[in-house]
Amino acid sequence: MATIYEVSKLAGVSLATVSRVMNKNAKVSEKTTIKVEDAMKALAYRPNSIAQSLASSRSNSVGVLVSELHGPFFGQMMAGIESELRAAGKHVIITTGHSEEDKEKDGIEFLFSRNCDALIIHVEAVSDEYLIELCKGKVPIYLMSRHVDDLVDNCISLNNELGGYLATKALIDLGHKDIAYIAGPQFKADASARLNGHKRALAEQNIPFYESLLYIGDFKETGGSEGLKHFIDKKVSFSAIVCSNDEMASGSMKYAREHGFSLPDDLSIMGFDNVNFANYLYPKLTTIDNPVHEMGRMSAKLVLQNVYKVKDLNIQHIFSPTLISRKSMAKFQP
Amino acid sequence: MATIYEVSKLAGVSLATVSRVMNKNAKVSEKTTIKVEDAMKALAYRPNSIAQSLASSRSNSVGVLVSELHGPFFGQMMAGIESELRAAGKHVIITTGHSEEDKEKDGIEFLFSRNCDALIIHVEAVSDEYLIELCKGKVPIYLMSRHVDDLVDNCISLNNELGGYLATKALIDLGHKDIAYIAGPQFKADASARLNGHKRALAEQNIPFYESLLYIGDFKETGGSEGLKHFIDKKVSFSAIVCSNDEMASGSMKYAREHGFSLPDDLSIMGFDNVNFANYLYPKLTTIDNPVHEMGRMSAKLVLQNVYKVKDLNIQHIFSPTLISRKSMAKFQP
DNA sequence: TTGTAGGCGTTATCAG
DNA sequence: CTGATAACGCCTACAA
Repeated sequence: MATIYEVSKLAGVSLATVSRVMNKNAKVSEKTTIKVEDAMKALAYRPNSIAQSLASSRSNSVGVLVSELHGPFFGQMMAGIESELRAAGKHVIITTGHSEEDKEKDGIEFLFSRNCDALIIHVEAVSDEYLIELCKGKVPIYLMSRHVDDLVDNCISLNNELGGYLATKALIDLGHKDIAYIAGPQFKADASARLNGHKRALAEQNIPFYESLLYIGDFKETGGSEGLKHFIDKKVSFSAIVCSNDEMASGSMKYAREHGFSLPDDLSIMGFDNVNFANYLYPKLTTIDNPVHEMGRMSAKLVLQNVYKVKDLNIQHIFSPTLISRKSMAKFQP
Repeated sequence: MATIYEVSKLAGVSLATVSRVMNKNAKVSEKTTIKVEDAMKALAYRPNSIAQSLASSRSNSVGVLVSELHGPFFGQMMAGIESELRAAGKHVIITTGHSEEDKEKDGIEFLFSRNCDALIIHVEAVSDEYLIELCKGKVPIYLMSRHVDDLVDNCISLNNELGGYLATKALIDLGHKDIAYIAGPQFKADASARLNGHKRALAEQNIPFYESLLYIGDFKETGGSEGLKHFIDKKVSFSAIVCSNDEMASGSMKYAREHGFSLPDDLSIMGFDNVNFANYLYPKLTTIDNPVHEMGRMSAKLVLQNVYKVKDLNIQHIFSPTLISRKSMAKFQP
């Protein structure tokens, strides 16, 4: 591989000049520019990005930490991040945290050790305090799908409260009043915000909120089936159920079908997230769209703007969920 | 950030010695080892991986090219690769090729420019010849889920023919004889191998293969629905259908249900790949497991062995698919 | 076993 | 506008 030195020799100029034409950051006469460019072509010169990094203390890489590499949610997110960054010539180092505190911290450490220029992280287990401390460090950190009050400028998040509101509102609009709710683990900010939205929608229509119609699930399929079972066992009456993510909705659907419900007539089911398989469920799941892909792109833009000084990027920190109407809900019939 | 130089001063030894205890590649007396380690701790020293790379011409990074970042298939694959490599302290740079020749080549170029020690690529659009040429270069290349005869040692692939065989065999075992087949694009080696397996299973039981029971789809949901429509329109008779991937199986299921079939009694459906949503379909899809996660791990091991000289790794180049029985098939009833 | 010194390929600061 | 030259932080013969 040719080096900058050989290029300079062939072009009859100094190292510095070659560097200048590469980086276009200083005036070089047109004549020498051409000489240098010819020499680069002749030698099929490719800059060594590692040497560049060492000299400039810029790795042009951004670290990404997600909970899992598989799963529809993170796939969309990474796709958004990668496409945006790659287009800017930056590369992405991806690793996982598995939603466990130790592993998340470990992953962040790992990315630090790789000299990333910035980190985009989606963490669930780690505390707000830890993150606040983390952001005081030298490497800029951006939080995906998490809102920390003291760190608003570094956050890209979804208005989960609004999502929760929309979900329940859609059911109310169909005439439902007895609406069961399967929430996610309440220590997760997303989960509790969604529940708050649910309560607001009820309150707005003067429908009381009953604890007996609330079940705290685990955001997994089993949480959905167990939740529905719980309500049935308790003999509470309800005509609709909102599950605070699609996984749980699928669990509820399965359980409902196995126990003789005809969907959606006997029971209306609402999901949340609009993951890929929501469209494959039967009946197709009505849900709340979580624009993770867009949010991924946005986090990348945030990095581009703040770290790589790209101008004129339109930054948006908070995203709004939208209702995706499909086939899993029916009008309330007394 | 402390450098090796400061560590050496504090420990009262030379640079070289510090380097040696870091890399454990030369004898250092226990006494000095301890001195150095203490100094490293005291200074919270972290080696600068970029400087290491420049000096050793090893980046400890491996480039991964997949078609898409989202989608169940690639998620599993990347998860396998990343976990294995991360455990070995290597990191993964991921980019995408979108199944288009130009973009795939571009992605590979991009990874080269990042000084990866090796590449693991899943390419679909690029030719065998191109790959053969590519493998002559300096950077070792490994192919995921693709078999090129001249490159066997660099390939990790699935025995697709066997998968196709197993799929059809399972249906035959249930008494079916008129088995329709929706294949994938035949320029894809996977797709044609699967079809060959189908034919072998038929031949083995002296069941003739009819062109009228073959439809070439696109490996997407629409291919499945269009395929089924095609067979129905042609008024050929069949009691079962094998779709050469799960996407198409879901399309067929949807179309079948919308056209009055009761599943699985009126029509048995078989998929291929066992992607995540296969389990969410209704009825749950019987399919052929494609162990992508394991294959991902294996490709990482291959890199570990060949590039990073890790010993005693059990390398397996060809993986066998297995039948996953669920609820989408029924016994043939005349 | 330990130290010395010359790179690795660029960038960036000064002069000129 | 251009050219020397000193970093950047570490690895690795070669010596001692």
